[in-house]
Parts: sequence; structure tokens; C-alpha cells
Amino acid sequence: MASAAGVSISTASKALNDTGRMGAETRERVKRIAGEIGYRPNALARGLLSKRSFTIGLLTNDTYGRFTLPVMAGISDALVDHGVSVFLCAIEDDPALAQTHVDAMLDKQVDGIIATGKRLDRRLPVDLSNLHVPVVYAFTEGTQNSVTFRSDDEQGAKLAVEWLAKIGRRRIAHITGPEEFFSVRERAGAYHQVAGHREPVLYGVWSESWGHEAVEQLWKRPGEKPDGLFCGNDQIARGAVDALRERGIEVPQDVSVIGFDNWEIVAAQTRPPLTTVDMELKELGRQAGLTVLALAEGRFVEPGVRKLPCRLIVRQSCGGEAPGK
Amino acid sequence: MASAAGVSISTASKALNDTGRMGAETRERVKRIAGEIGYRPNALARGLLSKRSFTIGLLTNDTYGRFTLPVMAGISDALVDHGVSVFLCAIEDDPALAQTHVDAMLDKQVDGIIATGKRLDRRLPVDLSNLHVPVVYAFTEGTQNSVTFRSDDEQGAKLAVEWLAKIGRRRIAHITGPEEFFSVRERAGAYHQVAGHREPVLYGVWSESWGHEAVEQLWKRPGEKPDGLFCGNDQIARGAVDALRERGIEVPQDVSVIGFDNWEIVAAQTRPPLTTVDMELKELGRQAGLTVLALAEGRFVEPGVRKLPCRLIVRQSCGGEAPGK
DNA sequence: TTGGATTGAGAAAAGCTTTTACCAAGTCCA
DNA sequence: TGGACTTGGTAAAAGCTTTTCTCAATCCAA
Repeated sequence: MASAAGVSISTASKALNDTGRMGAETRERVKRIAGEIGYRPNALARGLLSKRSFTIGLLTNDTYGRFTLPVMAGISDALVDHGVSVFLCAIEDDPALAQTHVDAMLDKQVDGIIATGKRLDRRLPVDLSNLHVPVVYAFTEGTQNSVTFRSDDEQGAKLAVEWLAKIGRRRIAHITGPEEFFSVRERAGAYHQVAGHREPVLYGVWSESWGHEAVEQLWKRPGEKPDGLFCGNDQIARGAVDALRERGIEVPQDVSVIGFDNWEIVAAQTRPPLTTVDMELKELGRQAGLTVLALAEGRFVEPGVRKLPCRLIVRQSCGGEAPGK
Repeated sequence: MASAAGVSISTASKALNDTGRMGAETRERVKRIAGEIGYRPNALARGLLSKRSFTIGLLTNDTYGRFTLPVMAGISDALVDHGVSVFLCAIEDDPALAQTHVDAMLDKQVDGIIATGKRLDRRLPVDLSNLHVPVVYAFTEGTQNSVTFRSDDEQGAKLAVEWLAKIGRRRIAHITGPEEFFSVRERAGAYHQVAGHREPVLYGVWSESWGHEAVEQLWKRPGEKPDGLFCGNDQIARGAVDALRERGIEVPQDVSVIGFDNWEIVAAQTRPPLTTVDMELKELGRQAGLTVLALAEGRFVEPGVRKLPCRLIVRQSCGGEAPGK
């Protein structure tokens, strides 16, 4: 204990926290000694008193981490300066496991919980609406009157289609995932709005093989072929690029392809590397982190859904701009 | 407080913890009331007293999470039943950030720390050797006298090469990553041992494009071509498969290809899906979790490096077995 | 009936920090 | 010189559990 080395016990606390009255010399001496003996206050004891544990929980059902990791990185990035640490709880889609983790977090007096997932229109398999700690939702469906952060898929899709139009593509097709996904419908809506209805939307699944197959379908149809493909995610885009190459069609010379997600491992390794839409999940995480912190500190935050803009990442699969960016 | 609802205060504690002496009827009543009002003991107060926070920290420099997520899943899986939650701290390769996170964890009285990374032969940019909490290393280089878990890359590589041999491949080449990686040398060593020196080892980088280029190199050389490719990771394998297809060489009919890592997103999406070696990182995480828990509880654990066996995942890129497995 | 053993439950301490109340000594001004 | 401040610091309470001690009542045997 620092007090042993210094002089008293409550004085030590005041010295280290720059609070209370005392001689400047005493304060300095206590601080110095504390530094020398490497004294660190026990956060448990502090938390017991202050009702703040400087700990939050991140709950996710995105086992693979495609979406969770960037969100986590953003949260951590925003909160580490505030001394807040993050419990990561991966609950598959198991309600019992989820409840176990939530209970464990509540026992540990987390200051708040961030719920995240892999789909904007699905709830986590656990009810977080009546907890006595603040909850914010990031990239997953929230409850009434909650604060929810999500990507603006409509704006992101517009970005993509407008980019294709800007570089001169006129017959733009849209190959995407299952129609029951909210993101799919929203992106398709934006596609229709910007590109008109000249080409159909091909709904399928989120896989490379679907991208591959969709290209086969498109090119087997009679009539003019598309000169631009807006794909619902990078995996589909990659499958499409592969299918085009197998048909001897050059990307981006003959056809421009654009993806969605900016999943580096797919987008950057495709030949040519994919131009794609980034949902800025890290920024999303950052804002979610700051928000849950604000709520934990009792500050008021307007409930509602906040849509964060996407960003276009230009690589080489569209042409139209110097590859060197 | 449960005591208000029940009868006393210390009696309540004893009732809920099944400790101390008291009438069975009283114990039952306290438990019932506690359940009714949803009483949950404050883990901070408990931890303050017991010196156990039921919290551990997971430190990683694997930003992308390729290796960390399975390890984390294993840890969490093993420890959730013990009521232990996990702080995830992603420290890029930034020593200052790492120290910040370690300090935050120590302040919060973690029961132990697991260090993990993306490379067996690299240390995290922070010294964990003289902490007063137990540290175990998983999939990263540990310190003297520490407990370290790692995959047995030699055994995994043997598994792969022996499998190729078993299905009749005789001219097996090895395309792999940079020679300065310990894993690369160990896998190459096993390759030499099993396959002999009939084919060279091609060292390169961990990318699809290297796999692609390596195949070009191999097939441009005069003389007999390989009929089996053992690739250092799944990305290289995927690049190789793509290159073979472009040359009109059938996989697995003409050439068998085997990868390493079982990175689902790459291995399962390759056409044909990759037979590959899984390092069982989840199991590795599980053991690391149980070990740090044992150390936290004061049980003795023999220091040293523990190598966990890899497992062969048979898909379709080798042939030799019914694809339906 | 009485002394020792047993039983049921409450009182108190400990764990570590922060905060509030308090005290002794010095300072100031009328 | 004596009341009103100011200064520098300590004592104590609070926050929530668990554990050890203590105490009163009951019970059994002699």
C-alpha cells in the first residue's frame, strides 16, 4: 500500500487523484513514491464504490467475426483512452449461452452492453430491453427506443452504381444475396433508383459459386450483355470475376465489377483487386462505444437509428481511374 | 439486498452459498426469495475479498483475427462454465498500446492473461514475464519457463504429405511462405522427410498470387511435372488451383492439391473445395483457457511447450476418397 | 436438574478505495 | 488578545460479500 511508503491513507488517495487540499510538496512526494513502488489502485474496490467498473460487454452472434472484429476494433479504439476494457462474448445463436454471458457480464457490473451481429434485420437471441445498464445496438436490429447504429446500405449502393455510371457503364446488372435480407432489398432499391430497370436483379446466396453461376445465367441469355456488375458482396463479386475470366471476358476492360463489404481477404486477393463499398464498421464501432460510454455516465442520448455513410474503395476491377489511386 | 427480503445479512450469504449451519427451511426460503427478486451477488465485492475476479485477458496482435478468433472461441467455451469472462485486447504491434491494455487488465485484477498472435516464432511487443498473474502463451512465442501451446506443424505437414502419397502421388512439390517463418521451416522439414528430395521447395509469400506464380514456375520447367502440391496455406493453395485450371490441368484428376490452415472462407469456397490441414486452434484455446485457470487457482502446471496435433480435413482437391466423405 | 454438546442465526471484520467530516495549528484582523 | 478563517492532514464511513466469531437456545445424558 502506498500509504505505508508515504504518510497516511486517505491523503494518498487525494494526492493521487488531485483532489482535496494539501501541501504541494506532500502531493508531489506521494505521487513520486507511488510511482516508485509501482502502486496501482484496485479497480474492483474503486468500482464497488463508484458504481462504475470501466468495463463493457460486446455481445455478438457473428461467430466468424467478419463484422464483429472491425466493430470491436473501433470500440476498443474509442474506449481504451477512457480506461474501459471490453468483454467479448460470442454467442452463436444459442439463447441459453447468450443468457449465461449476459448474466456473467451483469454480475461483473459492466457499465453497458453493445450488441452486434451479422445482419441488420435480425435480433440477438436474448432480450436486452429491460436491463439496468445501457445497451446500444450496432449492426444488428435494436429494440424500441434504443440507440442503434447501422450502415447506410442505400447510400453505399448508390455510391457503387453511380461510380459504374460515371465511368461509362450503361448496362449494369445486380447480383446479390437472398431477398429476405434487409440489406439486399435496400441495396437493390438503390440500384433500381439509380440504374433504372434496364437489367434484372439476380437474387441468390452469399457465395462465390453463386456469383459464378449468376454470370453464366446472364451471359447465356440472348441479347446484349451487361458491361457493369454491381455485386451484393465481395464473395459474389469474386465468383463473378472468375466466371468472366473463364469466358475470356476482360475485367475491367470489357466489364466493370464492383463488390460490397471491402472484406480485404477477398477483395484485395481477387485478380484484379476489387473496387468495393466499405461499410466503415470500425467507425460504427467507435461511435457505438462512445455512445454507450455517454449513457453510462448518465448523459442523454437521443434514441433512434443512426445510419453511417459507406465509402467507396477504388481498386482495379472497374477501371476508370488510375489503379495507383 | 436479499437480506431485506429474507431475514438477516450474513445468513443470506451462507444460504446462497450452501455454507455454514442453518435450518433447511431457512436456507430454502432465502434461496426462494433471492430467486424471486432476481438477486445477483456483486462480482466486484466478491472479487475484492476472494482475490479472484473471474476475468482473464486475451492479448493478441492478430488484428485480422484469423488465428485469434478460433482461439478465443475455445477459451470462452472452456471458461464460460466456470463463470470466467474474457477481455479481448487487440494490440496491433504497438508496444505502448499493448502496455496500456496490460495495465488496464492488471488494474481490473484479471486472474490471468493469455497471449496469442499470428506467428509461432514472434513475441508480442510487451513483456509479460514478471507479472504477478499467470500468463500462458498460445500460438505465439513464450518466454523461458512459461507454458506455451502451439500447433504441431511438423506432424500436420506429415499428415498432408502422407495423404498425398497414400492416394498415389509420387512427384509432390511444396509451395510455401517465407523461409524465415518457423512454421515454414518446420513444415518444409517434414515435407523433405516424408517426400524425399525429388522436388524442390518453393518459398514465397502467403498470398494467392504467389501460389499462382509458383505453379507457373513449376510448369515452365522442363521435365516431368508434379502430380501433387502441398501448399503452405490455403491462400497459396487456392492460387495454385486457379493457375492449374487456367492451364487446363484438372484438380484433382491430374494434380492433387492440399492446403494448410483450414481457413473456411478460402478452403471451402475454392473450386474444388480444398483438402487441408486444420491446426485445431479452438482446442488449443480451450487448453490454454483451462491452463490459465488452473494456474490462477494455484494448481501446479509443468512449464514447457505443448504441441497439439493437427487434423486432416478431406474435401475434394485431392481425390482419393469419396467426396461425400 | 444440570452441565456439556449441538444447533441456528446474527455481529463483526476484512478486502481496497474514495469521500465527507473533522481536528489541530497557524494566520489574520479588529 | 480573541474570534474567524485558512491550511494540512487524519479518521471514519460507505460500497457489497464472505468468513470467522460469538451468543442464545435447545437437547441429551448423567
